[in-house]
Amino acid sequence: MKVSAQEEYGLRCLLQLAYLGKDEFLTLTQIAEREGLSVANAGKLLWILNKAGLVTSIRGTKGGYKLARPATEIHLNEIIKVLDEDVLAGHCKSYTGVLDACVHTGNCGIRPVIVGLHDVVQRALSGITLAQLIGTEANVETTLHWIQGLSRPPQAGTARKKA
Amino acid sequence: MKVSAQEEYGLRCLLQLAYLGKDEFLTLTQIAEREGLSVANAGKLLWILNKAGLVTSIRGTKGGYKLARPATEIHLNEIIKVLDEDVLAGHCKSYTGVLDACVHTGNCGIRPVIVGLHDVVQRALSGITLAQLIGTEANVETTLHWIQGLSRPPQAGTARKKA
DNA sequence: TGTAATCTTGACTAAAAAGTAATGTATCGC
DNA sequence: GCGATACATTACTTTTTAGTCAAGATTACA
Repeated sequence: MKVSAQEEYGLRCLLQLAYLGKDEFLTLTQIAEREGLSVANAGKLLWILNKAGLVTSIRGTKGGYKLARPATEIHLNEIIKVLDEDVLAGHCKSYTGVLDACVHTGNCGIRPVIVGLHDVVQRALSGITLAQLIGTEANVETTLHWIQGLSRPPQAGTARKKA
Repeated sequence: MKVSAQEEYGLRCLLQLAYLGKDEFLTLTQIAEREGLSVANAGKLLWILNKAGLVTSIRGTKGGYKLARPATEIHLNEIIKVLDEDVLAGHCKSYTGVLDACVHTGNCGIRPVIVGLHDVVQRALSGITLAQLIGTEANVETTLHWIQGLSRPPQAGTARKKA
């Protein structure tokens, strides 16, 4: 259960665009530089994001990328879904061992876990917008108040004034 | 954000062992057959699980594997952690782009999301034991009542007698 | 004691994901 | 129009993950 490179970097590129003012753009080169990526790699990521309608691109001199919608209206679940190619749909089709279909097809004890887990993650991500990730790490942490209360705040329960 | 092959198959092998009665064993060949895996692949997975202390092995004729503890005392978060090699710890170290360290080291807007997400998943998994995954898919689904209420039951909110 | 069954382990191979390169297309400014 | 700049797209290479193979070690039982 890990966040893939594509998810991580794609999200980071979007966040760079979220920092822009209205009518501002960033070129691929600028995005790549700010995220420590190669221009080629950033290009591929932005292409995916563009195809999915999350960013708008302008070609030619003076061109660049910006968000297709305000950062307050882009939720992380949508972003992850795009960068992930709907992983849940392919799960049972992928993990078939040496056979053509999973032996548990139709009656699988762990499928409810996979589905439920995916749902939990989606739910947490759908409560967060790109706009909420702008700012310092400490501020973002506070803003998220630990993802809709699904996760505990660091101090709850063990809170002490000075430890 | 996807469940890897190692997590999926490892969990499935453990679940096979959870079905055993006391003092029963399964050989690699049996496990492989029941899960549609090659014997070699099952061997590697069980080796990992054995190293981690989740299963006990007996060598020689009449040998095989069984759970090291009762299925009621093995929680999924422990299993996933073993099959995953603690993915959270390596996250920021892995995704550094073309640089030696992530440009956001020390102040990262998305790190709280990664950490929070991991925590949400861990929390959901820690509420489920192997024993709860025994039975038909429908029964398991009911038993989990959608992972500690973190996820909605299928009928809640839209429930109707006949639709 | 010997042999067949079974787990153990590390090296090897194959498949998938990640990342790069190269070629093409659009736009701007002269 | 022409060249410079920047996005678009596909093919290719590298790296990581997944999976296989083969030789070794342990045990039961005749």
